[in-house]
Amino acid sequence: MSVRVRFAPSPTGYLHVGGLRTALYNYLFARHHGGAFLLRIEDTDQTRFVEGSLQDIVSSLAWAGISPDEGPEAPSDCGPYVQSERTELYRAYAAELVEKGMAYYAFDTSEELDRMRERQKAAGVAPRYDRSVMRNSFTLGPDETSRLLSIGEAAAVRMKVPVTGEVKFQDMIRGTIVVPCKDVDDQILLKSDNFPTYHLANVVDDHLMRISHVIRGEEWLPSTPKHVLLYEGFGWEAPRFAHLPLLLNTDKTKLSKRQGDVSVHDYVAKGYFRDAFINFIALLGWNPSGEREIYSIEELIREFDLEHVNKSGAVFDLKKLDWMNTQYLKHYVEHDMASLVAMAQPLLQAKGFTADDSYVARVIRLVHERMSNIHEFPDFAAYMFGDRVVDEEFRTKIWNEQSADRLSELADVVAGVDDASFRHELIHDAINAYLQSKGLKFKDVANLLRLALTGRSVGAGMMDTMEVLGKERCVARMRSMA
RNA sequence: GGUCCCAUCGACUAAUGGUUAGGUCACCACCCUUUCAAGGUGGCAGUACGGGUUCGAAUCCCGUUGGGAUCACCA
Repeated sequence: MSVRVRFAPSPTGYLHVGGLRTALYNYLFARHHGGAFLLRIEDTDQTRFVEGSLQDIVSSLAWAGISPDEGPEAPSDCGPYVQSERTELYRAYAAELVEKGMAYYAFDTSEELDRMRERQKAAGVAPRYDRSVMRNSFTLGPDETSRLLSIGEAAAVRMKVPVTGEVKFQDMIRGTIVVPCKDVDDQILLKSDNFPTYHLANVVDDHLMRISHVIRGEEWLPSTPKHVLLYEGFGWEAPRFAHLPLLLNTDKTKLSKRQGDVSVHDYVAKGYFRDAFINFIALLGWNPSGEREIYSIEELIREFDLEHVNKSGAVFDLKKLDWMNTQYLKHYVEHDMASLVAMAQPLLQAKGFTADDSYVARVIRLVHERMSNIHEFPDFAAYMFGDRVVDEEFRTKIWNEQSADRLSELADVVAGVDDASFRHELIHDAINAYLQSKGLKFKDVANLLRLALTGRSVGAGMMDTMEVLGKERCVARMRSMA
């Protein structure tokens, strides 16, 4: 059987990192097995539709490099891939279930259902559809049911769950799961607006789209027995299930907004590298058993398997993400400076700085070890592009009576270095000769130089900074402060 | 509350019956040093608890406790 998996989000908001990880695992699993990865949009609840969310899902996935083999934008023979375009199908299958006696019509209003739940709550029993007292095919009888249907009375189709017995299925991550039928609700399959609920649409589509493995978040575990019952009802072979551990907030609750950023585009906007982010979330809940931390997407595809997916939830820890981003930043400085420059240019322009690519590259190389994210670059290295802004606190701390004279002399020394060889070594030699004649150590003037040249107390090594800054600017900045 | 899932350092995890319980992030110390980083070295820190099974348990079983998810004409 060929591997076919799907990521099936609802267009009810932005793609969040938990969703991205689910998509990633599906994608890695498909690629690892040479199978297909589909994107299906589950938009059967019109009331929750959010404008723009489909675009956000598609663009976030594209940013992550997760490209669907089939989906709304890559149609194939199993389409359409948007559920609202498949409603006829669900109605037909719902009708089939009613015919088979595995589903029935229910005419209850939402007020009646609310009252039922209130009664149950008061009686201290679990809220569940009570087939024997509500208005449905069973209590009304076949004649009244067809009469109500014929006059267009709003009706929902409910699943007829066996009263006894149990539902048993295998989860690839959690093993055998058994739930007594009496604890499974008579789930609505088709709403009275004739749209399917998730449960019906999901099962029908997974079957029709020949999905081999359902890899989804753990929050779906409690409703899986309903799906298993549905497959049995239709006489279909169920796919294999794999329920992923949840991504958690620091307080161990399901990752949510209000405790930090959760949408993928938040992290894109913050400047995290795609590969670093993928690497990070891939390792949240899965580990191939080594001591390695850094994996390229190709390596993830090669190594990925469901056997090494953890059972327990994983806290989304930004600190480790930052560390990982730092690792990738270093890697790019060594192997792909062009991409960094391409990322940095628009950020610089936003600050009003202009510089050619080769200069930007030199500055990135100069300061990168002091950053974990390329978005820090324009602020961190602002003095390399525009005028330096003097940190007055720093100045007050290090300035003394001799500073002006010393700076003036140092400026002369630097001005004396040959233009054509204004390099780290030469600058170092010139300054050192001066210091020796004065009986000083570099330590004695390091802060003064740093203040004059960068205006700040922290930055890259002075010689390297001077080399990149260039003789003219160095001398000018020193003289202007002397 | 019912049902289901889960349980190794603060966080991410390795160890699938035999290890001084390993690695990474964070934290601390030291080294390097021209500030800050980066890098290097070292350190702190964990099998939730109680019973079994076994020569031997983080690992298997039972219970307890704790945490989470879910209980809509939402997905």
